[in-house]
Amino acid sequence: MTGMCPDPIPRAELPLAGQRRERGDASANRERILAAARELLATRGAGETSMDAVACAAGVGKGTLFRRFGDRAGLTEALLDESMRSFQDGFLSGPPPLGPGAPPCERLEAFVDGLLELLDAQLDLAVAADRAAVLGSRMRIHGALALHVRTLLAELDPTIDAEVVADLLLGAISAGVLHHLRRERGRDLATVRDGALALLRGVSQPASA
Amino acid sequence: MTGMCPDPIPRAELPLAGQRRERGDASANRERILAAARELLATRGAGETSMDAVACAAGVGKGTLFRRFGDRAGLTEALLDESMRSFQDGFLSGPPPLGPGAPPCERLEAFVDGLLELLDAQLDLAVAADRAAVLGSRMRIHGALALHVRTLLAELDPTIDAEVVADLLLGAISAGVLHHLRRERGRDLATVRDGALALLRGVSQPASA
DNA sequence: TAGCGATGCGGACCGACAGTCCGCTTGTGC
DNA sequence: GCACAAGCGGACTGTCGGTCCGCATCGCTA
Repeated sequence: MTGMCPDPIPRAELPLAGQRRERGDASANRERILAAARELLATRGAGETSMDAVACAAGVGKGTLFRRFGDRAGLTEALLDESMRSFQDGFLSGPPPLGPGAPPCERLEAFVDGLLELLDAQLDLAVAADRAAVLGSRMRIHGALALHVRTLLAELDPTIDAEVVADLLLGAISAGVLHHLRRERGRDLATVRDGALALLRGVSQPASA
Repeated sequence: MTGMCPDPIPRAELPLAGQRRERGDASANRERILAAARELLATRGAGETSMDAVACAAGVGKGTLFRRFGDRAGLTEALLDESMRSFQDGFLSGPPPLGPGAPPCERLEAFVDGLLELLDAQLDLAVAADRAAVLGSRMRIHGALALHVRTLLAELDPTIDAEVVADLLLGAISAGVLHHLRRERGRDLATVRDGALALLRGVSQPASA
């Protein structure tokens, strides 16, 4: 079932599709931009980092920045891409309990655990990506995650509406909520995880009714 | 327990505190601004409505707009205020099952139900308010809701971390998620409510372990 | 009713920022 | 070494949130 989508997260980059090859200086610049953006995003906060600042810190012109990544959302997306892809590899084809092989219930718990860790490790970035992703577009990453959760939920309990519950669950485990709990409430990650797993109980233990 | 906070949502307005009284023209303008904002927000979408447009549509200058509401977040907050206050009255002192008197489990379900309806009835506005509320500030409304959920959860199951779970739950039942499910996925409100209640099962039925 | 201070108004103005454009530079294949 | 495409940079534009301050209006008092 999960095999049906070998790469549900397409490359997070611009039209570049189907061209000769990337020029040497171009790829160097891309790295510089990504590094600078990551740095700025971590240092200052999310909404405190302008595209100008990124370009400047990377030592390139704004034209280069926008040529590469299209817009703000494209940039943050590209930044998340690497870790997201490896997480995706993990739940699509890695070892259990995250990957195939374990029962859906355990896979779901491992997924929640992994996602929380992923978000927490780059919270500001994740928040920025969330805010930049305009409603109704740029849902590539969310889509891949939701598809997986939906699949597991459906296996777990065919009576619930897996699509709806998957989106609700991902809403609970979102960058914004995690940011609030960690940075403003000062809770530690394990506490949040316990809470999330408690929430999961409702759907992972097929209705006792 | 709920009696300890007769009005956890303070007036959503500016310093105006402790002054003679509001001048007649001022209050008329305030109404005009709120009406215009509500109208524009419903017609065009969330992020498609500039403050200039609101001022213009209301037939007042920008100065008047900002004097009243401080900033964009203040305006959306004021718009949500009325319905939020009545919802709050409902769960603080209204009739069961939403108000005091019913068992926590049922109150929680009624709360989820009511909140979903409230958000759905003014989705664009709620989304706008969410986006405008900068991280770490303007959490007045969220705070009041979270406090209530936290209280109910604590009564329901003292072993869980009520604060964390309350925030997770409110993250799941947020304007953004609801907007996605309703407008992009086309699910109807009842379906979403069923999903939310399914999610609730995990915490409303004290651990079977 | 006239006068007068306080309250509120309006819209010109400002700074910041996302995103575009185009002439120039530089890398690459021949 | 040449030619040309690919890529670069940063000036430029349009928009928007928010501020400021001189002027109008309100409503109280006499």
